[in-house]
Amino acid sequence: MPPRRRWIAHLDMDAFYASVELLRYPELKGLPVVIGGGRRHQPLPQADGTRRFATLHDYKGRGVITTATYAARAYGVNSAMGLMKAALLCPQAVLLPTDFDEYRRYSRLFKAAVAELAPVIEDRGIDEIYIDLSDLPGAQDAVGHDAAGGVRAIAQEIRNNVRSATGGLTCSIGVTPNKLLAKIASELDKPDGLTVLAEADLALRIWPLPVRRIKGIGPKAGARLAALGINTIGELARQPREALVERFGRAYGRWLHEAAHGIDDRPVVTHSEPVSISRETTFERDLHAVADKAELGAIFTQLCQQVAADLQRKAYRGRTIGIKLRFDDFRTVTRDLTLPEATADAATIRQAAGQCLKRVDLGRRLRLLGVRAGGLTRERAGAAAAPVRGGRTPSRGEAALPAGSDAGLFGDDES
DNA sequence: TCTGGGGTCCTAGGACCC
DNA sequence: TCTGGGGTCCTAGGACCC
Repeated sequence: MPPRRRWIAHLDMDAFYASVELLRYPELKGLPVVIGGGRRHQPLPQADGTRRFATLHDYKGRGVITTATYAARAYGVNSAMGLMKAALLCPQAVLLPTDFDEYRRYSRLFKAAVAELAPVIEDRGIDEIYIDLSDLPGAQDAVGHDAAGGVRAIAQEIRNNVRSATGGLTCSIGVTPNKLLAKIASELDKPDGLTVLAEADLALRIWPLPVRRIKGIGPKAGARLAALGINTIGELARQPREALVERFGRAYGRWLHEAAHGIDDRPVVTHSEPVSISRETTFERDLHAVADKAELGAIFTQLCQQVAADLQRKAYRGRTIGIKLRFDDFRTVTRDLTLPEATADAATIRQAAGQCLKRVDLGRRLRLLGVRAGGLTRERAGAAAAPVRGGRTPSRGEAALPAGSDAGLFGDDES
C-alpha cells in the first residue's frame, strides 16, 4: 500500500459579499459594484418596480471597500481602498451597504455544503476555510495518469455542492500537501477555479510568484525583502537560512525559509476559542476630548455596552479590559487593565475602560475609539452576572453607571 | 480625497516570585 | 562588597489577516 499523502484544500468564496448582493439584485450582474461604507446608501424601490442604487460618485465619508465585483476591479478599485479614492477611479460604480447578517447566513450555507462531503474543516472567517481531504474515501486514489485524480474529483464535488446550496455562488479551491501552499494555490485560478499541486510543482508554479502571496508576509516584510532584492518566492528560497535569521530574527527568519520551500506541518484545526471580543468606531469627523466631551462620552459608554452584550450573548467573560484610540494623525495607542475577576457587566467594563483612558494624553483630536475585552473565560453555567469589583474602592464619580447613561465625563475623571 | 472593523500572534521590558 | 537565573504575568505596540 502506498503511504498516505496529506491533501489540504483551501476554499475561498469568489468576491463573497458582492456575489451575495448580486443574488439579491440580479440586475447588477456584470456592472461595477462595490460594498462598503455606512448605512446611508440603501437601494430605493421605485414606483415602476425597479430599484435606484447609490453610486460612488455621490459618496462622502470615511468608508472603505470591503469587496468589489470583478467588473469593478477592472477599474483598479479593490478591497481596503477608501471609497472617496475609489470614486475617482470609477464614479459610476454602484455602492451597496455591508449586510453582515446576510453574509453570515450564506457563510453557514456554504460551510454546511462542504461539511456534508468533508467534515474536517478549519474556519478562517466568513468566506474561507481549510479542509483536510486526506482521509476521505478515494482521496488517495489515482485516476488514470493523474496521481491526484481522487482528491481532484472530491474538490470538484465540493465546488458543485457549494454552488447548488447557495443558489449559484462560486468558489475557488487549491488542493496541496499543506495549508500554506493550498492558500496560494486557491488564488491561481480565481474566480471559479480548481488548482491541485503536489510538492513536485513547487519550483514551476510557486517560485515565480511574488513573496507577498505567502500568507504572513505583509507590507512591511515585503518591503524589507524587496530592499534586499528578493521579490519572488524562488528568490527567497535561494537565500541561506542563516542569512534570513540574521536579518529577520530567529523565528521569523526560519519561518521565511521554510515557507519559501513549501514546508508547513500545521494541522487543520477544527475548533478554537476566541481570545478577545471588541467594538470600535471611526467618527464621521475627528472629535476632541474637551470640545466634544458629551459626544465622546456617549460613544464610549455605548461601545462598553456593546462589548458587554457581545460577551453575554456568547457566554464569555473578560478579565482584561482595554481601549484603543486613533488620533487625527492616525497614530494609535492602546491601554489595558486586568481586573481581579472576569466580567461581562457593562458598568464594570465602562469603569475599567475609564481608568485606561486616564492614562492617555488627549491633546489631539480623535478619529477612532475602541473597547476590548481579553483574557476570556467561558461563563459558568448559572453564574450570576453580578458586577465584579476589584480590591479597591471606587472613588466618587466612578460608581456603576446605570445602563444607557452617558453621564459623567468622557473618561470619568471629573471630580 | 487618505486610510473600516473584527480579530490573532509576537516581541519586549518590568514586576514579581522562587 | 558590585550584582544568578528562570518562569509567569501584565502592559504596549506592531505586523498581519479576513
